[in-house]
Amino acid sequence: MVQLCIATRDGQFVARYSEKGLAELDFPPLDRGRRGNESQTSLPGKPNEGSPLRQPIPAKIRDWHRATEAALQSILAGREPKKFPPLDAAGTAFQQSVWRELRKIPLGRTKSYGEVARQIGKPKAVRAIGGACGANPIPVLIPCHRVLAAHGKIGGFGGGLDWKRKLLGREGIEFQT
DNA sequence: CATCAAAAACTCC
DNA sequence: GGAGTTTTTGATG
Repeated sequence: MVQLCIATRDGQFVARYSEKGLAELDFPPLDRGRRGNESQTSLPGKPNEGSPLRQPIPAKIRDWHRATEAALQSILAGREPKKFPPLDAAGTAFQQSVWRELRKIPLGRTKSYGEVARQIGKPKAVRAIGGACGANPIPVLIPCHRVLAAHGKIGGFGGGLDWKRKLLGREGIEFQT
């Protein structure tokens, strides 16, 4: 499992890769009220030079990482990425089907928990859908933030509602309070 | 290991 | 406001 960082204007994300693809993506801490990063400033230049970080990054992971970084930056800027890295999100069969469904939501569009529930053939599992979304290890690329509660209500968000509001705003999506 | 109980990013009446 | 559904997770025997 390899871990790499992605610096964006919204902070530093952390991406983790398995042998099969991107496995996890973490939000940087979002402290509201303050603009931009603060103590996050890792020294630019060569990362991890001199630190006990063994095992060089395989070439294929560097490729994936480039794709991840570009895709992430695109979405944060409100543009549909042209390319995605292979995803290797681990989860139950139910969760995988939910995540598959989420990836079909185009940027700038939304879907309700109820709609997702119907589309995976379990119309009454709306509540469980919420759970699956919360378990999503790769936010942003798997657009769990594009799932709203019924009537365009914001619903909840694992990484903090501020992130959800921000992401939706970047995509030009309107929602209720 | 099999079971049970509780909680959850929901919906609908 | 409250009950109904499904899935996951952690405790219990």
